Amino acid sequence: MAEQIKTTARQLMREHGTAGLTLRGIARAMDVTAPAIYHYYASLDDLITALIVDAFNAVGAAIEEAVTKAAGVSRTVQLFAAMLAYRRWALEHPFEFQLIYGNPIPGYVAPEAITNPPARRPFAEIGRILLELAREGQLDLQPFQASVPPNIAAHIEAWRRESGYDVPDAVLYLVVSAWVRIHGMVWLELLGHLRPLLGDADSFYYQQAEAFLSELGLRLK
Amino acid sequence: MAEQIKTTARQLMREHGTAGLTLRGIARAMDVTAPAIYHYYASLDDLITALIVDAFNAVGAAIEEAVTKAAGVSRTVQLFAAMLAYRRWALEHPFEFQLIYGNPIPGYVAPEAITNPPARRPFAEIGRILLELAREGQLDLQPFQASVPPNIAAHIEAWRRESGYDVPDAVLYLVVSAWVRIHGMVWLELLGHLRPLLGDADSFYYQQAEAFLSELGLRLK
DNA sequence: TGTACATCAGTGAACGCGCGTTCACTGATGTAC
DNA sequence: TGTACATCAGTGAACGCGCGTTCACTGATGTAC
Repeated sequence: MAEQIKTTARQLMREHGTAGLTLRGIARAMDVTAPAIYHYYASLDDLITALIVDAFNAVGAAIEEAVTKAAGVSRTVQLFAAMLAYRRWALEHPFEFQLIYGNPIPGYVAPEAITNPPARRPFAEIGRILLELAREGQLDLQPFQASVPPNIAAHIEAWRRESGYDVPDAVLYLVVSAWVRIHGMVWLELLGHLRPLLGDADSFYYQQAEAFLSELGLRLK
Repeated sequence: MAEQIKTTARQLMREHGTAGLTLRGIARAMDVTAPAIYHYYASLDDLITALIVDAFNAVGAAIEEAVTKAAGVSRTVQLFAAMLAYRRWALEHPFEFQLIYGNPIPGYVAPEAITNPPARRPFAEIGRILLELAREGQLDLQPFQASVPPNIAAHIEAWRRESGYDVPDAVLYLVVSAWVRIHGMVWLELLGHLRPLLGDADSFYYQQAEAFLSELGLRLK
């Protein structure tokens, strides 16, 4: 069962990190010989790719779900929920998170055609919320539009044409701004660099996320 | 020569990532047999520890040097320079950066007593600048002091007693805030996640760093 | 209902490889008399 | 100046290990007549 192989692989990563991803290790854990795996995946790299795609989709789904749950409250709360969901997923799946955002696996190169679309889901979702906020007049994109450096604006223009996504510069720029801020906290927390300094990373995270929202002129309550 | 072993190790990391760190590989690259390395390091883990300490010291030194260079200009520029130096060092030494801030190396556990002091250098330096800014009246710590969540303040209090560093809550809090923001950008840029979206990460980084300064009420010019 | 056959998940042995670490050793260098 | 010795960086063989991948195969299951 291809699905069970992936489950076992994730289990092994939980114990030995991303380096614990070995065909033989998985086979051993499944009480099966290593060649048996080849009936389901052509190679270890194929299996890794499948795990990466799953992981990207899982972050995306987690964010989308959190946003849906907050649908009744307010758009700003949706945005906040999306930011929290990113962190929560990372903390709940630390090794899958390392798999997609951490050190590259030696010798493995991701087939970007397969790997890119699911990787974009989280941004698409956050971008969508920002767009709605702007459309509803809660978020004024104007000042951010003005602060996008010209060379980046040019790149975004090219990216827009190539990718088919049609979002204003300011939205993409804000998505990336949100991402780097969220990601910095999550990554450092995940590897244990934050807790010794702060003790409680939760309230730090909330506060930082809220600070970001208020830079956008959004209020949670 | 112990120093040459480390140099070779760094060279190999540049080619094969942190996973390229193998005793035999280093020996091979040095045209020497593997056991010869044991005259200089008791084990591979010891060598890794030495590399980690070096790397932390190098980031620290890079930041301190950048700050010193900007001494004549202004404290704010010094802070800005420190943030840029972190990124520059990371981009110039991507694998050493991964070594200290990336996925843990399987099977390796850092001896924290050895590894922690150099790891603190960058924060100490940034904290020092913030303190000076506050002392000179350019930075008002009051509002930030108020925004430190109480449970974090309690933790910092304990940390202060234990570590001997005597800094106000707000300073430590701001140091960590700066760090997560810088780090998020650097890490994502390093692994190639930013460039496809933005094209030019330079101006993004400058802008974000400057935005952080202005949240502190500091102006570059 | 019973036989012949195809399918195919999984086996077991083998391939060549690289790894960290140990061990007894060699052989050049420098020091002491 | 010449000899005996100690030091010690580096060698070569070996240990036990794990890895991805290949190959011909077994043996249970299901299908067709």
